[in-house]
Amino acid sequence: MGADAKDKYVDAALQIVAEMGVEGLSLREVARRLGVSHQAPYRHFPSREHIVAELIRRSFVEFSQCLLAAETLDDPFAHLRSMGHAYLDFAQGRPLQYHLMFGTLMPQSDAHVEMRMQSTASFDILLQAIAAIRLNQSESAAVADLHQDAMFVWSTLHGFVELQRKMGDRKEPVDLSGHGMRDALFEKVELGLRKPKSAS
Amino acid sequence: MGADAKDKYVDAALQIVAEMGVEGLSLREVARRLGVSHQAPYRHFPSREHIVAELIRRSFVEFSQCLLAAETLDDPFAHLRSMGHAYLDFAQGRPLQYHLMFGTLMPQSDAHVEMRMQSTASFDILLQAIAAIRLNQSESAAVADLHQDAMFVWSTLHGFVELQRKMGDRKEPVDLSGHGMRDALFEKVELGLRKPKSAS
DNA sequence: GAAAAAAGTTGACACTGTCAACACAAGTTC
DNA sequence: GAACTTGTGTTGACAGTGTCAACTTTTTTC
Repeated sequence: MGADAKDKYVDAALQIVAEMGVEGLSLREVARRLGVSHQAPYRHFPSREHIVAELIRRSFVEFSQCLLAAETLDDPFAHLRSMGHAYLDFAQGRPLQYHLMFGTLMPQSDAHVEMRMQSTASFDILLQAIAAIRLNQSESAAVADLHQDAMFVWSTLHGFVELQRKMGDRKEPVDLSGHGMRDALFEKVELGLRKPKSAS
Repeated sequence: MGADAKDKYVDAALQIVAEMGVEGLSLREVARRLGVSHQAPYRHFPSREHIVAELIRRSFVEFSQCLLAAETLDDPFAHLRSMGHAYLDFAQGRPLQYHLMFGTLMPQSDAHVEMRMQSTASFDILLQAIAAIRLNQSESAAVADLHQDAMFVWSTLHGFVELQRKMGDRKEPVDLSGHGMRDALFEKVELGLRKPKSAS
């Protein structure tokens, strides 16, 4: 099977991204590192975008695994919190992959179906955890509400990570990485989930 | 003054970004459109990164103005909500600028001080709105708490926008742009802000 | 008007993605 | 066994890019 051959290129590509960022990735450099000609990578990826899409896809696979590995506790809130930690741990521990998934201009996702499938799969994991909360509250929730909640949770986590990165070099050292910050975040998120219908 | 000369290039650059995305921006294309030689832009910007940084800086200026233009109401919560709408309106109405600010790999911000200053200024506007809430609750809040809250709010908004863009092309059409979604989001955010210390 | 500064020009270099055509191994089919 | 397909790699080219260097023109300033 050709999968092994592909791996060689993906590994080299990831290495380059680690060293020089996504922008710095070039198929020619990949070829150079593997000691092959500059056209060899094109036998496995139709274009530069396709190898980036493959990197993103694999990142989503890893990401899904991390989310699924979160402790499955009885209390669905505790489970969601555990998943939240997994999310933030992943973002912190594998910044390369995280940035590939969420910080990169998505290549036209129509042209990269498998990448988008993995992306959707990851989202569904979160969706399911939220659904568990709703079921536990014995509220029959519409699908739209579920998406709404999931979006809220993911928004908060994703935005937190992004801004943590973005604001990393401000004057006053704002400690964002501490777990106190996480707990505060989770607390607020749970408040938002516990009381879904009320206002205005 | 040289500002006007610079403007010419910035405008052309923005036009190109609008048509072909940030990736598609090249100084040579800028020059071409202005009918000047390929080196002319280098008289105004030391490198391609510098013109991108300038685009980002100007976006932050606009962004700050939009945030400041939000209705200043008596109720600080209402004010924050108004600012939230301004935020989302900006993200929706000027996606180019928004993406430049938050969706682009920040160039080494040490090398682009003015860009970072504008970025900080925008964040401070939000910070002040949050501070008003705390003061209204007559809770003397530590600076760290303020940052924590501001991060939470911004996280939610930013993450919401990002995922709205990212998930735009899923199978089931999830209506994220509706104002019902916004209200639900704001409601949750306010819940998180009203009850700051309790858990665990 | 001369000096100085700002702005623009031409020419090169190394690098990139990608197209086209060719080379060569392994395996399959007749 | 011969012909053929398939997977992989190669060489060579082309246009496009950022950027350095040196030169020229325009504009501003005194």
